[in-house]
Amino acid sequence: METLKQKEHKGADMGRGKIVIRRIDNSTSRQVTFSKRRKGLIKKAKELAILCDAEVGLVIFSSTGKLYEFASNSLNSVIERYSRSKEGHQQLRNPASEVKFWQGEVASLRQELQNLRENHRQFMGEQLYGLSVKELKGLESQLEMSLQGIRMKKKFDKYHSSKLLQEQILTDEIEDLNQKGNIIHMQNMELYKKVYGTSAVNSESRNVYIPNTMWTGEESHVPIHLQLNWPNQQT
Amino acid sequence: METLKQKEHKGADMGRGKIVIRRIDNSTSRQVTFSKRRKGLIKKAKELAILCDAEVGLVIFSSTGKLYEFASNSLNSVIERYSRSKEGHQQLRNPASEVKFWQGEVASLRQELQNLRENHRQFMGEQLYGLSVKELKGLESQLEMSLQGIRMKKKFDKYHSSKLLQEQILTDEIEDLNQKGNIIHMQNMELYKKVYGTSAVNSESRNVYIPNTMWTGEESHVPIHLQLNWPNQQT
DNA sequence: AACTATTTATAAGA
DNA sequence: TTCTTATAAATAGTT
Repeated sequence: METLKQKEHKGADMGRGKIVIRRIDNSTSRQVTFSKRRKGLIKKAKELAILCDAEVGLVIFSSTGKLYEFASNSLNSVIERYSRSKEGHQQLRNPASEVKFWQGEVASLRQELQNLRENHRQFMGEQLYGLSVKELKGLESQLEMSLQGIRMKKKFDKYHSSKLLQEQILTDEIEDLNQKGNIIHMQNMELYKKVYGTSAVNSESRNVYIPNTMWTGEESHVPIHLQLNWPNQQT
Repeated sequence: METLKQKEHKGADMGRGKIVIRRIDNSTSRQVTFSKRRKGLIKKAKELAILCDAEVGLVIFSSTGKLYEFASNSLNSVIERYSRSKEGHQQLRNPASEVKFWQGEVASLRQELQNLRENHRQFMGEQLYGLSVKELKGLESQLEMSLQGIRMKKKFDKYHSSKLLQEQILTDEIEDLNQKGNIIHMQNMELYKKVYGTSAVNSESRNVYIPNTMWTGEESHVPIHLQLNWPNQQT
């Protein structure tokens, strides 16, 4: 049992503790790790080239766009060889300006995407490290507003439903409970990950349960029931 | 585990014994080592890309000319980006195909942006018209999850990161969720009995979900039906 | 291809 | 960023 009290991170890689291979949220750690691993990766690339007499080309762009590279010979030569090996080469006219234009488009689009992604992550409740309490509050109220809108919409939809009221009420309640159970389940899973590390799904039962599937919301004509077997387990 | 300053350059490597980093003479060993290290190198490259949100491109030619490659996205994309960032390589490539390439990039980036934006709007509680109740529920769940994360973060901040305390908070949270799950579970049992009698799920119960999976992933062969009424929540 | 004894790489923490 | 240290991984030499 690896039930040792594990620190903040969790998962599996090498070092003081295990880690999961997934984007590191904390930007400082991410940068430190990037620095260390980049160095390690380049070292390994060099060794492979030398030991095995291979031609190796390696290009790394940090998330901030900084370029790092390694090549046993010249990177251009590696790229050239790659291109040739990959497909017949081409040759045509060059409207350099046109290329530049498109490149500029791409650059700005990439920037925009990155911003949106960051934003989205925060909405998803990740990537919260850099935020101040004030910003967190802002996010929170925004999310609450959103929830309100969604619930209104749901009510509206139901009002127009053709089901008999009686039946509708029962169905609604069942659905709501399923959903709540689902949410609790997911939250529990998240917490579990935070506390115990990765997805040790089948670990000996602790007092935390890991679900392995999710419930579908509704219409499934296949009955479903929530099930939790919480009670009868050692706590 | 020797923290000597022999940083730079060849020295030894890892394994049963130390080796010097120089071309391996024996061709069989060289090939075996190539195979092992190539695999390791590519794995590391992947990990770096994921962990640090970096864009990585890796090209390897074995001494016999065989090509191996890895790229976090498209290798062509990495190469183009490399060339561009290398300034001064404006027209060494095929113009027509390059323009095409960039236009393609732009198109896919735009598509991605559009999707993200749409998604984001929905998260902001707008643009809900096209959504089904099921989708609304999904959104709602996600938002609640996010809120949970944010509130958690606020709590953490409040208690000033003592790891022990934080772990305690997480543990408390888990217990809380377990308790809520218990309540739901019991309510479900009650209701289920009231509505459908003993147990057996008959074919009429089309609105009640029968679990086909289990929450805990193990034991529990006794389904439990989650059901209804959650006292303190609107909806 | 597997198996391990060792050497490295590296996650945390300072 | 760099150093230290405990551990997880990679892998050299063997079987």
